Amino acid sequence: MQAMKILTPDFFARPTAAVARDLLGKVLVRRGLRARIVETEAYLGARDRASHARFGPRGRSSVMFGQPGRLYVYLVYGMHHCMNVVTEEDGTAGAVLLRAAEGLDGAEPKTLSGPGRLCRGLGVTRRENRLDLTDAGSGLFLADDGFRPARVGVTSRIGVAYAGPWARRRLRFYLPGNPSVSGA
DNA sequence: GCCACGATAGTG
DNA sequence: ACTATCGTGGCG
Repeated sequence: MQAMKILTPDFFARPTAAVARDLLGKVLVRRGLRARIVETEAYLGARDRASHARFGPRGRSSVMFGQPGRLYVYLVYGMHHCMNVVTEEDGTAGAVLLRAAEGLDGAEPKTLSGPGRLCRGLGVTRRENRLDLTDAGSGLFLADDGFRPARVGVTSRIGVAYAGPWARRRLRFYLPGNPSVSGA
């Protein structure tokens, strides 16, 4: 294991699917807690019928159209939070949903499986919406510790059956065999 | 205003 | 498979 290098804006200012794939194995750092990302999903711009950005640069998803490397947090089903990382250049919509991670601080890896449980485990709520993940002083940032996935699994996204043809797009990325990857 | 519906998770 | 629970977006 080598030194942690914080991810900079240029990492996020790229096509969303590439960022989603490259976030696998990166480390979320939250108040000294560390968790390795094992599952992500890419949500594209206005034409992606599964993306909140389909409503345009208004309302809760306006952050998706802004600066790369910001956090987008929203509430689903009235009770669970979901955290996303904003991608693409400022002015272009895109975000990566973080769906699962494993905590690295205990003797055993702590499972944070599913977007709701990941947010719960890290204490992330809408208070953290729009937080700058590229600022180490933010209380939440992303780092590269040198980990490189041997393999990456790709499937369609979870829970977007309503999105017509976009439901079938292969925009979910995960580390095959990792026990913290969410089943459903 | 009002209403339908989730980028989920826990229980039966 | 059922449902808790509430913010958002669509519509009028």
